[in-house]
Amino acid sequence: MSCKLGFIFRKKNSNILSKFDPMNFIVTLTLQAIKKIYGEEIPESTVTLQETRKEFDGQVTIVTFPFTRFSKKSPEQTGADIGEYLVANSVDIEAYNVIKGFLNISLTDVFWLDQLDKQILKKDVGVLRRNGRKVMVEYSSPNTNKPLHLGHVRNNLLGYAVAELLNAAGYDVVKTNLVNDRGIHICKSMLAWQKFGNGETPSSSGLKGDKLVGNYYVRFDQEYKKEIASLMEKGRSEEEAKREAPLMMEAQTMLRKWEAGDTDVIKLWEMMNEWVYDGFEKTYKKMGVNFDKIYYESNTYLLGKDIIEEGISKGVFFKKDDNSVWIDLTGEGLDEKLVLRGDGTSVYITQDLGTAQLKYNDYHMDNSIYVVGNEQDYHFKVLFLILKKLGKSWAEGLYHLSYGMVDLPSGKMKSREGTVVDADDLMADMIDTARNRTEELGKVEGFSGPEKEALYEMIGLGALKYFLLKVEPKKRLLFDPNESIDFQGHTGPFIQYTHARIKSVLTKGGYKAEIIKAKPAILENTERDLIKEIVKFDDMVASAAENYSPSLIANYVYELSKLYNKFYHEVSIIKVEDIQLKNFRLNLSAATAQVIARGMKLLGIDVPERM
RNA sequence: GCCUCGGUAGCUCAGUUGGAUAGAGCAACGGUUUUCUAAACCGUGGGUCAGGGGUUCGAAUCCCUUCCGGGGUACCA
Repeated sequence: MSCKLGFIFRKKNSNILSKFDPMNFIVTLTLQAIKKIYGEEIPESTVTLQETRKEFDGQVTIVTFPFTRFSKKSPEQTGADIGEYLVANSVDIEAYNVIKGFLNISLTDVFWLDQLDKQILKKDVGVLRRNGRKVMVEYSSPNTNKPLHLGHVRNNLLGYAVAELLNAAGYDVVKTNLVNDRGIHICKSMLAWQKFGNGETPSSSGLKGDKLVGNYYVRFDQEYKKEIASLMEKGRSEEEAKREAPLMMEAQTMLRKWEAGDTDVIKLWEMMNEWVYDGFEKTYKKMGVNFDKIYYESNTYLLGKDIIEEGISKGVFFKKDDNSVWIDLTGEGLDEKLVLRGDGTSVYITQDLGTAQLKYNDYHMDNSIYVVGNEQDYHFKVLFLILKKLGKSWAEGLYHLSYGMVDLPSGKMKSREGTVVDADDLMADMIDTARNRTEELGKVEGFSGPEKEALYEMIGLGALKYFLLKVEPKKRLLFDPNESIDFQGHTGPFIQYTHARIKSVLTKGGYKAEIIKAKPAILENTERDLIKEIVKFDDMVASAAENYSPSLIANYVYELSKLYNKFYHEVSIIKVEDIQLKNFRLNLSAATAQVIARGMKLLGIDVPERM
């Protein structure tokens, strides 16, 4: 086990300023000890601290193997030497024991109680010092031809949580969404609606706008396939049929008209996009995500040509005979890459180059995070490399937060095969499940109607969000629609339940935030374990932000909840006679609740007062 | 082919400046409630950390290699 102490994750040269490292004095003292005893000066990084494993005495362990090189003694003796020194030179360290190359040290209960006071019983847990830096997080970035699905849900939750984390870690954060609202795929739904829609609108059909438009995208594909089939019957090859199908040719005509600014096409496009935006807005709202700035590709797709010129004049790009523009990245182990078509029109990377510049001009941010699936790893590698070659100083701050696809047991989600897990449906299902479970358990006596609904939503979405966020971003995620997401064990509802449980104890115990002076003489193990965990929180926030990894927070909050439940089970809180002890335990409970709530908030998950 | 990311218990996952006997949850089995919320707690069983080699006092973790899976390698986005 031995989960490492939070601060060990910290990278050097970090931009994130933690308020303090509660264990850092141990490292300092150890360095002193080594200098004194062995006359050796060693870098801080050679002192490894880890949490003491449960089966041994102590809370913090120093690994002493590396010191034997110059101590010229056995690991046991080396540990004992240092242990003696630590106990003698710190009032906070009361004992040590040595097992092989591991020096386990016990900190005093007074120390732990101080830590609790210092770090937790204040308003701003998990809020690190402002670092004066600005970061942009782009996420979601949907196409306007179909509704959001489970893959988008992962993207949205990740992007939102990372933005929250960076904000907590001291950055100024700008959340952006780059909407892909143009192109051939959009024309397909437009055309299908025009041909087969009979004027259907969201209000006439009662359909959510994005769903309605999505239906026509599917319809296009169906009709298109029919045309292909009949052309092939007439003896065309598959490729010819695909190219010559009237629908496809019409869609391409429509795209050209759109680019030419044809009034009717633009009107249709605007109308249908509005429908989609209305739909997306509802989904985003339910999901609890939002943006500070929305970019539309219809406004940015022509950008980037200036950069192409710049690149040519700087000799970074070169032109081929057909006028197409390329960059040679073979020196970097990549390929030659097209950056502008021969006819002068943009490709994906052209507009991304332009958009990157636009974003920078707009915000002058120090860092810019793109939350985009790992299928685009190569694209972003190339994009960033090009910007660096162009000498853009800000290119160093770009980062592709690549995450794994969400797969079904049957493999990839495919809209054509109807295996897509729709975001709205999924959220609604989760809320239903929460409703059923909660009512079965009889947990909502005394709740008003709206309170119940709010609770079901909180739990259902909590389960879903936690399920998606607890997994490390870059790993692919398996989702089985037939197996509902759990509400027990390592889940969002478990953590929410723990929070509600604490709130209930606090209420029944008459807890008031002021009574913080009470302290027991001796801590129970469960109490010390809990304090130890709570004290790590700020460092966990720093690490999670640094690694763009909400899963670190998700797993931390789970660990904390488990420890609380153990504590809750093993000791009485409001029923102890000793008023001091009772108050202390209430404080500890309140502190735990505060960290749970704050940690979950960073993940975009709300926690209830009762459940 | 080449590039890239994964492979840890039956299933889903933790474990990353290399450290002790690799941990949780689910599923299975057994126990805990006249006492602060049992969506909880405690216990049992379950592992060739994909295979092999190397570096090291020490490897799930670093290096090499093989196998398996995902993704990319478009004048699509």
